[in-house]
Amino acid sequence: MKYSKQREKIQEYLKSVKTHPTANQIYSELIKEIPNLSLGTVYRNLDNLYTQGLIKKVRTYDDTDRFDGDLSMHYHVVCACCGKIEDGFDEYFDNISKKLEQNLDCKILSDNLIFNVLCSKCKDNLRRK
Amino acid sequence: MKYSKQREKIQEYLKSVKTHPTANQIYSELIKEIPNLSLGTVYRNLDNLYTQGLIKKVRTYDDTDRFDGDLSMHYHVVCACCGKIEDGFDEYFDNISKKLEQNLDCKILSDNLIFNVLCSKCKDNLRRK
DNA sequence: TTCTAAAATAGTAATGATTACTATTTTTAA
DNA sequence: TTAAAAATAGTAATCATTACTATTTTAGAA
Repeated sequence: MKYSKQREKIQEYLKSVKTHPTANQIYSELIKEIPNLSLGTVYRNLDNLYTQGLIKKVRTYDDTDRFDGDLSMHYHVVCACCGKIEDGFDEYFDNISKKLEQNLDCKILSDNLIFNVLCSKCKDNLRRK
Repeated sequence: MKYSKQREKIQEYLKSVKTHPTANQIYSELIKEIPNLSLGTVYRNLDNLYTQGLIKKVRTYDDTDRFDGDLSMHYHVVCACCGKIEDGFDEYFDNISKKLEQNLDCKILSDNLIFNVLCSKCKDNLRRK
């Protein structure tokens, strides 16, 4: 794989934010620095980076993929009401994946754990209505 | 929500199979019984059933949603090479979700845990090449 | 440094899953 | 039996993502 400024900037950007942006959001941000950036280039490089294991793909319950530069073992909590996305860490999650690789004799390429929730705030708001 | 034969058949079908079919696959199967069934009706009812918590939505890494009539707490293992989907059960998974609801004081509406793997067979096949 | 083939890009067109729309049919409760 | 509410079939529209192509960039050899 040859070097490209576009790919470097995409990876850099994903490492710098905790917002789990979509391809479109990444494009909108980076076009400020790279004025002739193409959306297709963003998609292609996100796919390259994902395939290489250099970024994570987060599939929430909405119709758009999100991307994450944080490679540590973690899951995501998405509020179905306000849309907020939070990271979640739990040693049990590591345990599940380790057991799985042993029991099935398989190699995990990537994982995606999403909890679609009603967050504390939104739950309280509903109660007041 | 009023009764509809279409919705009943969709739910029935999902309870009877372990294949995690797509909307299109469900449509192709049920049109044998309901000759004028519409794909839009399948999508609408899948969404109804999912929102009511009567079926699960499985989001693998391909671009198509899959559906599951098995409501027990389980995850899915998808081989990136041969496409095989297997169910996985682990008490740790229950633990993660229980802890999450307590710690964040939130209500889990649905969950989706996918492991994208190279299964045992495909791993061996690669080795031989 | 110059040259060249391979790989990447920008810009645009195509794809395909899903959703929206509307006239018609079905359900359900009075 | 009837009428309003909800569901359906069939079709059109949407929109995230992928494919395509002419041009540009990269990287290694001369």
